[in-house]
This record gives sequence, structure tokens and C-alpha cells, in this order.
Amino acid sequence: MNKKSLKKGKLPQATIARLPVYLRSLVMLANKGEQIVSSDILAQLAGTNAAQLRKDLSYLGEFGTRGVGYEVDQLINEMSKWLGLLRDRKVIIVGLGRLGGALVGYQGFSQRGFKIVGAFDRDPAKIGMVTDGVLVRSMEELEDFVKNTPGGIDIGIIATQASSAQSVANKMINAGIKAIINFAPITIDVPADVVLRQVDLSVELQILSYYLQKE
Amino acid sequence: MNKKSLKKGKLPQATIARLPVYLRSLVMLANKGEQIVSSDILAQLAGTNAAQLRKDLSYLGEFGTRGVGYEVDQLINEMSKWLGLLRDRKVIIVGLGRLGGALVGYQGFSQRGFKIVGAFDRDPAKIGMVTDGVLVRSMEELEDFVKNTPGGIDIGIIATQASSAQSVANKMINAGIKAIINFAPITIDVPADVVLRQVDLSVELQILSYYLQKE
DNA sequence: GCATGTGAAGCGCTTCACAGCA
DNA sequence: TGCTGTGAAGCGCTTCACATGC
Repeated sequence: MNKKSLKKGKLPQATIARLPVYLRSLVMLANKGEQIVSSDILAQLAGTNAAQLRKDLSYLGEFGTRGVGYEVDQLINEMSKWLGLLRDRKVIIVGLGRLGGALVGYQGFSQRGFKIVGAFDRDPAKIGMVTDGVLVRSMEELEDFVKNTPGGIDIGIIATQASSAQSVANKMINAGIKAIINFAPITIDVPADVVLRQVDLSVELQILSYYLQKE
Repeated sequence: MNKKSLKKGKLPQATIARLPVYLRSLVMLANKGEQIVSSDILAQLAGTNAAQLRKDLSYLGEFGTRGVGYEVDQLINEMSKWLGLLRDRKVIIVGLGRLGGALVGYQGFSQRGFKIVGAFDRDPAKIGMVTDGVLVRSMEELEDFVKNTPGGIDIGIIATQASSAQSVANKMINAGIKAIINFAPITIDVPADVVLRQVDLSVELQILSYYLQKE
């Protein structure tokens, strides 16, 4: 058996980013009643190639049957384990503009176990309102809310303007949050023990724009 | 002078993905009135390191002054040129759920020259409505709309459910659109001459989840 | 002196090609 | 025979370290 799987060592970053895509494809197969899948088929569903998929899976362990393929349920289970998805994750969001508002109600989050348990905004007009079952609180309440939530808050979503993003991140970090996703169009700094993902929607369009003019 | 810049050859993919982030930082500096910036400062603002930045810039040409730094305005100009941002881009969006609705009004798009000129949905209750100055049309109108828009449509945004995403993409491609960004949580296929970017918000949270359990 | 520009080295990821096994 | 699992080769990107030039 594979040494790396025994040691539960770190996976390559590129592999980590693909696991959720594999998982998404596997859940789709399971919903269709498929029980077995080959690396060829799964790779196609996930938008990659069979060699890549098999190499990725080899970091997790040995789950396939040669000449046959992989059990869909088993792969779902293993990947969920590796991704830490066997339990729900508690999430808060700051900034209830239109993007933030859409994210609070986004079905894709709750379906996959990401529960938005708190929402915060600095606009007094929004504070006290309830959207999608979540009460909007003031920024001053953030730290206490995080500290008083049993088990803590796993992930903080920043959906504010660029000018507020860094100070919001600082508040989250002070409150003890260790994972942040930032939708504001600015680069924010976090300490080494905090994981950060930046998602700038305009950046995605600009990348497309580059490729458009190359033709 | 650099041969690659003369030939306007292709840039490394990783560099392309960073250019919009540099540009964002440079525009911020320009707004603050800064005229000169060093690779050290700009790299920090963009969340990378000076060597990386200088290497990236070297693919575009030679713009710096040794011992001094780079002219902010000149870099903005060069990067805009390389990213094809010297003219506005016409964009359509399909799917006016909460995420789609938020994207139609997203200031970050229009500010950066991405103009949403058409919106489409299959829900009769939404067709005919106007959001953010954009009329919502039926799916049947999509192809004619794209073909009758002078200069064509540059980019199509898919913000539908996963189950509709591939057929929406096919409609866009048939209408002649060459760049697509897909927010639906499913992998879609496009021909080789169409550029595609997949943005799955749940995938981002799942990646964070992986890192959370590693501590 | 100081910051840029860049070959060269280093590193991580992807792809290949085939051994291993049902 | 057919598909997995994996060393090894190949490739692209990052980092280094220093020559270059204001």
C-alpha cells in the first residue's frame, strides 16, 4: 500500500483543487444510479484526462479494481474524508450587497454542508433584517458571535467593497477564524496560519478578454 | 529588445492569470497619485514576489528604469493592451436567479469595461422585466440577439442551474460566442476555439475545508 | 548605489508507458 | 483482455543570483 496515504501526508495543491470537481461528478453519477466508473469516464466528466485522475487518486490510496474501475460510493466517501466534508462547516458572511445577498441564499453552499450561521453588515438599514433565515448583525457583534458559537466558525466570507475588505479580514482573524474567502477586488494579507482564497469575478472576465484578442 | 514582445507571442498561462491582479493594484496606485512603483512594492500589493513580477513583466517588454522602478501609467497602458481591455467588451448573461441577478448589477464589471447588454431566462415570470437597465429576454431570442448585435457579443455568462448549463453553452456557441464563463456547478464541454472558465463557488469552500482539517 | 532584466537552476505537476492484477 | 497504479521522463513555472544600466 501507498506510504503517503498511510501517513495522510499533504496532497499536491493542484490535486486538492481538483478533488471537489471529481466529487461533484461522482455525486452526479451516484444520483443516476451508477455504481462503478472507470478513470476514463470520470476524467471526462471532470474535464481532465484519465492519467491525471489516476495519479490524483493514487495520492489518496488504492481504491480501484484493475480491469473494472472504481466504486462510485467508495470514492465519494474517501474524497469527502480527505476534504473534511464528513461534518457540516459553519460559515459567516460579511457584506450584504447584491453579491453577499446572493451568497447567503446560495443553495450550492447548504447542499454541500456549508451552513451560513451569521451575517454582518455596517449599514444600519440592513442590521436587524432576516435574509434566508439569517439575522443581519452589526460589525461590532462579529467577534463575540464567533467566540460564542459552540465549535467556532470555520469559514468567513468577505463580500464587502474593496476598501473594507482588509479590516473585515482582520476582525475575522482576531475572532479566531482560520479560513477566509475574499470576493472583494483587492489583495488582502493574512497570517501564515490562516488559509485564504481570493475570488475576483472581474479577473475571470479579464482573462477571457486576453484569449479573445489572440485569435 | 525582447524578441517575445516583438512577436506578441503567447504568454505563460500563469502570467496571464496574474496580469489582471497587477493591473488592479496599479489602478489603485494611480488613484492615490503614485507615478512610480518598484517591483517590490507592486508585488506586495498583488500578493506575489518581486522576482515573479519582474519575470512576468519581461514577457511583455522592457518598461522599467534600473535603479528607479516602473511608471504606473505606462504599466497600466501596456497591461490593458495585452489583456485586450482598450475597448469595452459586450457581455450577455443567462440565468437571472439570485447569483445572476447580482452579476447583472455588479459594478466591478461595468467599471472595468465589461458591459452587460443582454439578459436571458427561461422563466416566463422574469421575461420582459428590466433589471439594472437590461431587458430580460426569452431563451429563444438569444441566437438572434447575438447575431444582430453590431460587433457581436464577446463573452457569455452562464448563471443557470447545473442541469441547463451545457445546453445554454451550446446555444451561445451556435450563436458565435467565443468566450464563456460558467458559474453552474457542472463541467461543460466547448469546442477548441471557444475559451471557457469555470467558477464553482462551492469548490472554493471545499478547498478551504481541506486545509482546515490539516491543522 | 539601486532596482531592473534574465539566463540558469530548481521544483512541482503532467504525461507517458508499461507493469501489475482481476 | 481491460483498467488500474506508478516509476520515469518531460514540461512549464518559480526562484535564484547576478550582470546590466540609469
